[in-house]
Amino acid sequence: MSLPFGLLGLLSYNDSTGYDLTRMFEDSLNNFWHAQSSQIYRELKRMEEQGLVSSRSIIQDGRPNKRLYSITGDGRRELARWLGEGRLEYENPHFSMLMRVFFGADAPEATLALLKACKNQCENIIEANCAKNQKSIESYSSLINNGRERSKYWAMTLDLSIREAKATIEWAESCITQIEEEVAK
Amino acid sequence: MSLPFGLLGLLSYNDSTGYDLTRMFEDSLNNFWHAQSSQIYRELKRMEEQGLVSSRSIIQDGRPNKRLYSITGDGRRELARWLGEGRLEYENPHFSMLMRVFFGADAPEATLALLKACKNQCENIIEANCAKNQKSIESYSSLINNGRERSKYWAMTLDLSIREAKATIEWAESCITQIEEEVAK
DNA sequence: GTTTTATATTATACCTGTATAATATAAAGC
DNA sequence: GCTTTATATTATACAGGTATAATATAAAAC
Repeated sequence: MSLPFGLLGLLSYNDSTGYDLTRMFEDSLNNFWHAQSSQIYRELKRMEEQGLVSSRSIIQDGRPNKRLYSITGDGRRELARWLGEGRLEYENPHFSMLMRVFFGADAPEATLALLKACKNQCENIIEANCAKNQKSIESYSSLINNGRERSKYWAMTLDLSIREAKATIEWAESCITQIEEEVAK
Repeated sequence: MSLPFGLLGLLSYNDSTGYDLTRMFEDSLNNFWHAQSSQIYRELKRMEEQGLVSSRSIIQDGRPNKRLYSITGDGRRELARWLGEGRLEYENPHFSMLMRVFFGADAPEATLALLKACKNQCENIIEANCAKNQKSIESYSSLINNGRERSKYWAMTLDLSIREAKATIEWAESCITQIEEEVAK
């Protein structure tokens, strides 16, 4: 499971609250790993029990108090160990759109609508999401330690999302053509 | 969740046992949806409670008895309803390889190894897995009702897996080049 | 003025996915 | 002859992901 390493990684840049981490996730890692705030808070507690992070409570005026998390020495070592592994994990596929396509022969019109929606969504991903991320990368690279170097790796993850979206668009177009020909008969 | 629809879809072709369904999943849907047998047996029970499938016990000699599942009228209607929706579900991304790449700046050599393994795995997917599936498609299209038409949709799902694998290979190559240039400095 | 948004966390329950062990026997491979 | 593979299901526990509600206030938007 990668969530704790995502949190350790972000905490290695800056001390953060659960709330900060939730937003940082949304701005950066979200393209390839989604985590809800409830999951992040739960994981931070677990990691504190394991000594990977420590926290202190900060009393605020007017706003709810916050709990600021820091990565510990053990946490940094664990992050470095995980990174150093260079291991490719097997990921079980879960892509429910293809379940619909697989059984789509009995509902060609609905499948066409699905494929068009899919194409559309991929176009949105490329346009909106990636523009947003490009911007995040810029602000990020100036804010953190060794940001220029690190941001190149961030950009690589973005690049795969874009390439996948492009491949999916081409695929959807080819399916749409096939089904339309079939329906026309 | 798509698992019950995968099971309903397969049961709409043929009555099957949990064991049959597990193998059919591995041969076909597995490219985009992985399900373990323990999950399939559990889901079948749930679906029977909901009246989507029915089952009868078949007493066998020498082998353990088996429970043969059939899709009910309600099950067929539910499958048709789901197919007719033509709805694109949002899928939360979980791709842990990219988590390692994201934080990879501190371990460029390990990241190179990771990317090479990734490229390799994609090549294997294209070669081995897809040859296997092409074969499955052929045998499948002759066995089931309206198989020639249905198998086209199966092939579409395979096509996306191949396109994604190709895009990922190209991506990995471009990342490898970038990092090697960096390391050489 | 009132509503919405942002800040910040805790609690809880459920659903899905994973892992594994137990059971039993025939057929195929070595 | 012995081991592995295939057949077939049940039981159980845990880990991870989702969903949502409760709480509280300042600042911004309308």
